[in-house]
Amino acid sequence: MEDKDRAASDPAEFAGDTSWTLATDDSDGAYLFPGDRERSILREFGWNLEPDQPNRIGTDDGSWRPVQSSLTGSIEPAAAMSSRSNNQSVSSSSSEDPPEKSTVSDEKPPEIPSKGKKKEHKRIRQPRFAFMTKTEVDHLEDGYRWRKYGQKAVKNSPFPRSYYRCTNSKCTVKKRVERSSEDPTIVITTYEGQHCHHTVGFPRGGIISHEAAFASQLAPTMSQFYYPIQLPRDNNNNNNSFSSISQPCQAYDDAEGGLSAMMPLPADVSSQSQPSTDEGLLGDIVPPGMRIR
DNA sequence: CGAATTTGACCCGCGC
DNA sequence: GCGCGGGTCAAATTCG
Repeated sequence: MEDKDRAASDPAEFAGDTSWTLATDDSDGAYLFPGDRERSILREFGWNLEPDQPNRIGTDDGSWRPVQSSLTGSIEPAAAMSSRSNNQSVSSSSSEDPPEKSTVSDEKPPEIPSKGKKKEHKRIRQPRFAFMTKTEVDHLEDGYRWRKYGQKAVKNSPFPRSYYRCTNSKCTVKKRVERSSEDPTIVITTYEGQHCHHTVGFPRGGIISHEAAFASQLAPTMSQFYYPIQLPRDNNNNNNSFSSISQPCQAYDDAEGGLSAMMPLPADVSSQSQPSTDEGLLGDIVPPGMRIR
């Protein structure tokens, strides 16, 4: 069902104190986090939001308002993906090296998986969050290299969903990209996990720090428009928030720069109805509740 | 020739 | 228990 669309039709509610539901799919139960919750969530991803900054997306009148960036760009080591649960298909050809340290709970030796066997335990989802962008291109450049490992048709949507995995051998970050069935110009990108390495640089603009890159794609979204969608809530956790997040590999070592290198975004939400001129890079961030055309 | 993508099959969780 | 749908695997194919 079109939860996402449904949810996307009421920005006012989002501005309020209620949790903003914007499920990308039935099981995700994705929702936006307009209140304090978002900070903690974002923090899980390494984005620090100063508590007293006026970075609220909603205004009193319920209208959308760009949020001043208050992200610090520092990545807290805490964040990270939960233990790759036992087996969430890690192996595979790709690349994943065992995290140097499995903090937290289990460190399951991902032993071999061959497709057919394994997966003895339930897979634990890593913290995720999604955001929508209005762009012509499906796959936005974010400074990281991704390898597509799957594509699936999505129910109730004419557009397929693509699955990407970070090509870095030590990085377990994944991302899912799909187009809104209601507005094909909107791309919904869902990230899962946190990068543990530097970016390879933007195609235009040279090398930049991993955070800068990531920030370019994510921070602007959150810091200025705040349209991230929190997805998680894994079944094994009663917490209605993220579960314990452990660090998969090395924690980030440089903490600044991220923001300074952030790409400028249109200050006015209304501008989002205009076609992105920078396709290939970040598209225009679209507030879930916004009706584009 | 190695890397990346495509794509059908398989696995798993969830709702009924 | 069964079927559905999302997510992943991995062989085949395509690309650089």
